[in-house]
Amino acid sequence: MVAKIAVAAANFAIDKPYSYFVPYAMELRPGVRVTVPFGKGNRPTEGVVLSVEEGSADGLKPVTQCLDAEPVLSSTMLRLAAFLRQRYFCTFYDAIRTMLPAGLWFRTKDTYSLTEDLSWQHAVIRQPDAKKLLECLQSLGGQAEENALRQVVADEDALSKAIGYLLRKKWISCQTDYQRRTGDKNEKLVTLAASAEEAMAYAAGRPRSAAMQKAVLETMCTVGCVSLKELCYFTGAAVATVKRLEKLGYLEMSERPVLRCRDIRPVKLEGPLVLNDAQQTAYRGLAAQMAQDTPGTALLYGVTGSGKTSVYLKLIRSCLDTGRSAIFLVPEIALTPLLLGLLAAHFGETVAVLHSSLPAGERYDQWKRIRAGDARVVVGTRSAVFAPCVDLGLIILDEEQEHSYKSENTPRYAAREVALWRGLKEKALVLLGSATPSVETMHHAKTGTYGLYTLTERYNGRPLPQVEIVDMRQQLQEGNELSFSGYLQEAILDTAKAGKQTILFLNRRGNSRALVCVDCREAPECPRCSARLTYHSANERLMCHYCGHSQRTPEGCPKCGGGLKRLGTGTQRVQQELQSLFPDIPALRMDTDTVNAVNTHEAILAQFEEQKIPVLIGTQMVAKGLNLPDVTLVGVLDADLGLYADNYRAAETTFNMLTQVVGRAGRGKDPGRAVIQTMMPQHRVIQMAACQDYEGFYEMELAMRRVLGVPPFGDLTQITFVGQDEAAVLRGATKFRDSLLSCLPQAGSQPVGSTVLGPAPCPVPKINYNFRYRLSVRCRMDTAKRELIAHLLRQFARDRANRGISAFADVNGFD
DNA sequence: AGCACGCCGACT
DNA sequence: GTCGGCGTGCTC
Repeated sequence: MVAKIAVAAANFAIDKPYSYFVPYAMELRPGVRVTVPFGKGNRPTEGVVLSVEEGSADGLKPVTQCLDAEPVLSSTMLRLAAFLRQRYFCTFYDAIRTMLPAGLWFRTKDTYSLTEDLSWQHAVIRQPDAKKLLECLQSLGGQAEENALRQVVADEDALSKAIGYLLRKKWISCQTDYQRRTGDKNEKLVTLAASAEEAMAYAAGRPRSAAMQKAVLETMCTVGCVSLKELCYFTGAAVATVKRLEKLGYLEMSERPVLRCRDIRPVKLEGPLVLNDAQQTAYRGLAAQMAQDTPGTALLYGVTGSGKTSVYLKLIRSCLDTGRSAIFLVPEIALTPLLLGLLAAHFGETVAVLHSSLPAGERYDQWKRIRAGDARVVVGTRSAVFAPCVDLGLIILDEEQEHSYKSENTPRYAAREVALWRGLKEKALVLLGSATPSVETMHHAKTGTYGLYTLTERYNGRPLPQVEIVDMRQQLQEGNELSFSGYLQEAILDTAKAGKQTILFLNRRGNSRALVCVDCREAPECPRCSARLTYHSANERLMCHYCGHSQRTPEGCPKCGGGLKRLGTGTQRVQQELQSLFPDIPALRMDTDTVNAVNTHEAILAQFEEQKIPVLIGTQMVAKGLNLPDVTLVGVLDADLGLYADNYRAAETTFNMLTQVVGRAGRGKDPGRAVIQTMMPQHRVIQMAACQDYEGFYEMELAMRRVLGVPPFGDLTQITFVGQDEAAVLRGATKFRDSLLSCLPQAGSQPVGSTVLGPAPCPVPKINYNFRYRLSVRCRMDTAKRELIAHLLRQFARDRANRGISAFADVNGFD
């Protein structure tokens, strides 16, 4: 027998199914993991069996070992791996690694123990190896790790045979531990081991070059005990520095368990789920579509607050009733505690949660429950789209337009595309839900490719908030340089007087504040990247977002010595302005500075809600998912910032964000209002967001996309080249472009010729000393063209002239 | 990528 | 004569 195997050691350039012969005693099924010899040196490599077929073993190497008793991937999942490989330009193994839970990949540590049954002491054991193992176990007190047993029986085959025999006889038992990464469960704690005087004396005697040691010791003297992570963050020290001080005896390190992600609290249900007429209609349609032989895809388009969740819940119930499983994908698990509670309340034990911050071991346990069919409702972030559900009947993508559904690592898969593939192959309904669907999805729904179900009315008939656009250019002309227009100031005051709450929204991720020289306008840059360093007030240091570089904040401008001033309207500055305007109105701040392990996102929201603090100031993290009845005013301080981005989705992203934020107002009994401050009050995206005109926006954006030839009318593929030698990167990219151009006419068949642009520097041209250039290809990426790109990428990787340069492609990526 | 094979310069 | 430089080719 011959097995076709996806080999872990094969890189992109040489990846393909490799054939090995299956030794007679070995039984292999597709989907099991094996070890095989690979390459000239026959180094042992892990692999996954893709297929087993009859054939001659001529010139083939044998499979060394089978690692799984049961396949870890079903035949459908193996086909999915092949799909990922060809669609996202990665190897089989890259695909397989993303599909399986990390727990499977961690080195396992098997511990064997003698059982109660000591009858072996009197039995005649014909296998000498097995006898030796028993004696060894007994001498070690009845328990030993696999490595200890290896000392007794060196030969791998003989060892596993003997262990298998003893396990069958039930004389020994096996316990498998998955060695988790440290930090998943435990956190390293640093304490001062010497007296403060001693430590300071040592620090004082150190040369200038050991400034970091000094900084660490000073910090430790004042705080006494911190986590290693925090210590490094605050002082900028490397872990090695702290370790050195530990060796010298000034510090002590210990571990303490990290707070586990808290369990789901089921919410109290107020009676059975009752749908209103609109929800009922949508549900009936969806249930009927789900019952079809090939259910296809559906879009549930429901304005904010129209109660999509109830429809989801009812549909999941109906899916479970037919004996099938459901996957429910959400953009970010941290933002959906309420949803998790609801699911737990409705479906109880059969719910499994999968997300990236789950400890590897736990994720693996959930994965096993799902595969065994014990968990039939899977909730999770994008990677949950690979959940090994038994008889999948439904995949829901809530807020389907969210960027977090697209992976930023190899393979750069889009959960939506994977869901569509699975839906098609596993005959499951794919339900995309959104208040502001992506233009592509809405196009498919309108042209009949997807079923379209609409919820137009807000639950309980609450009206949409009333929106006011304020022209900030006019404010500037009138001499108002504050972040708040006069109109917004009044609105905040009115709202506070009425005992209601306000959310102020800054249109940016985190709070990237740069320091700028007041004289030469230069900002300190990262030495490794072409990016400004951002100032972190928590540790008073400058840090780089791209490579993690951290340095002490200089006294003056490194170029001219001038004074450094903070730039940009950070949440902090907004808070200060607000306090000086209205000293009596307290405000909470939520951004990367204030959100940490203790003050979680949820904790701040809870504080805001329970203590009825009048104002919450925040970045994008406040925009999502919250549902606070007392918030009647939402202020967007800088609505147009997202529109300056140079990708074709900028308008869509901004529109979605504004619609979402505005929708936060007036969730309770009282009507809401929103104020949008902008430098471009006439901009159509802002106008349409203000009147919540999704239809208008959709029509306009669709026309634009048609002209540009981007989704849904074409694909935009970016091929990025990265390497230390800028000239070589540019040369490689140019060569790639030329071979692409010479191949495209033959491969292309569409009337509008394909366009290849570049090479051009990426938005961030240098990261961590690596230069980045890219080509943009605008044409429909059909299978033939994907094959061509894959072929060229392989050829590129094989070419020795391109040593030190890596190339990767991303179709319809987000940057 | 990693590893072997192979063909030239500087060493005991 | 051989040890080791890295240029070239292959990976079942």
